[in-house]
Amino acid sequence: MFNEIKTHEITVDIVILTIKNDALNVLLVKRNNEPFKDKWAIPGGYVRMSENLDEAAMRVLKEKTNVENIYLEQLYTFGDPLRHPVSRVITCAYFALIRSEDVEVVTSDDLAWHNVSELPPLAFDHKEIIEYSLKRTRERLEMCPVAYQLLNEKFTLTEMQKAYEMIMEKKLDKRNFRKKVVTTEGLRELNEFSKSSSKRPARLYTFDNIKLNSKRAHFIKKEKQC
Amino acid sequence: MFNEIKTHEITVDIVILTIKNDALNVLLVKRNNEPFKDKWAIPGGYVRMSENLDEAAMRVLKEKTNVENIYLEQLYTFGDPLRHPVSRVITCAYFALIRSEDVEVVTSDDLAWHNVSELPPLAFDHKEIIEYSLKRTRERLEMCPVAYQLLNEKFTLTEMQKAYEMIMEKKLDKRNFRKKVVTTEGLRELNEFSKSSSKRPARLYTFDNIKLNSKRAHFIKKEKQC
DNA sequence: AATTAGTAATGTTTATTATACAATATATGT
DNA sequence: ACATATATTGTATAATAAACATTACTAATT
Repeated sequence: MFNEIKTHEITVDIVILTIKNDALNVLLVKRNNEPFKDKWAIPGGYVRMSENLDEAAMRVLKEKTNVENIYLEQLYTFGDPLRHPVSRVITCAYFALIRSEDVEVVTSDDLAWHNVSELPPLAFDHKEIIEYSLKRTRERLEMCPVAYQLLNEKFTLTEMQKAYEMIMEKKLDKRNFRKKVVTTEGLRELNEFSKSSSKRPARLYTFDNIKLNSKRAHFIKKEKQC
Repeated sequence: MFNEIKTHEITVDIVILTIKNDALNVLLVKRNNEPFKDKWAIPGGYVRMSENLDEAAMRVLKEKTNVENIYLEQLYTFGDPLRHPVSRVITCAYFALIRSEDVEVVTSDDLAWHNVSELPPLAFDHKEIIEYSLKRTRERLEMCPVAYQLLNEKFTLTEMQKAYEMIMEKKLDKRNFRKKVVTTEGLRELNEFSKSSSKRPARLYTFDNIKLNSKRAHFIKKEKQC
């Protein structure tokens, strides 16, 4: 019984989300060991004795993407005895939202972004973990504009709306979206305009430093679900 | 390094909430071993190899209260290296809402209900865990009438309002509360009345079986916070 | 210089929901 | 019958959400 307790292993796994190619993407690594050799998985690692769970998650995140100081939130702890086919591994899952302009990921055959709606077969219960992270991201967006964590520092309202639509998986009305967005605390209008498009340039906006967990207008209408 | 990993221990700890004496109460056990001998703690136990985290939490809950099939939700996983003064124990915290009429707790010097606003000194980080469970309960209440999990099977609207006020820690308007409550899916008016009071009896209501996570009107106005 | 094309920007009306607020009804005990 | 304590009910106003189409601007083309 005592030995039994001692054989649990605990890991952190991180769903790292960003916007790329007009879609939500998740960073996956290809496993080069059994079990699930050659299957894709979300990045993870063992929790070290000296670090807490947040620190372990941040360490793994930095190892993979070289970013720090981004939105990182504990998601859920998955502990099914059969989730790992060999040993008993309990994983504390996190999810991170990062700006594609901040990422320094050297992608390769073993590390790549995948569109969340076109996922390859995944190791362990990682499909479930990713799906839950998308649900949680939607819930967060209902409360506050976390989407700005995915947008570049300067962005147009159209880009912002697209990010919302991607996450919420529904179309939003442009006028109502803009009406709401301008009442959002922290959003600042810049005297700069987008250049890339060959059509009418759009005004750029930025978010002033928002303390997450600070008072915020809630944003996209909450689904009436429980 | 490999040994290091193997020395984590993982437990579940459960914040068990109920309404007693017109207040929210949490079930605490007095520790009879070091560390924190003679301090109060929330019930918990090691996760067994054969069970998942939910099952471990349900087992601990049943051991302490002899109730099953109640509202039980994973809260958060606490893994600070210093939360346990001796070894490295990561705990997956749950919270449970139970009806006082369903409880069969034999309270004693070592097992007792405590008003959440008058907590004794607690072992480990259990104070933080309880506070977080109260926050989560409020969040749940903003989405759906989980408070009925705390109410007896048949209850008056006044009792329901008091439960809400206790959890939300604010006064609610009686007329607005009732207007809202009657639009709540699942609430059923009974042709029975309370007897205990020596004044005008109040109509009793009940909740028809609600699937949690089913479609529900959200209920108490969400605080505009993030 | 005028035209075209593509995206950006904007306002009003209606419906729904939330809030504020006080008088009447009913059972019990005296 | 009267006093008392609690239960029950409605309306007016404010705030928020939702539905909906046209004009403005710039760059590229002719």
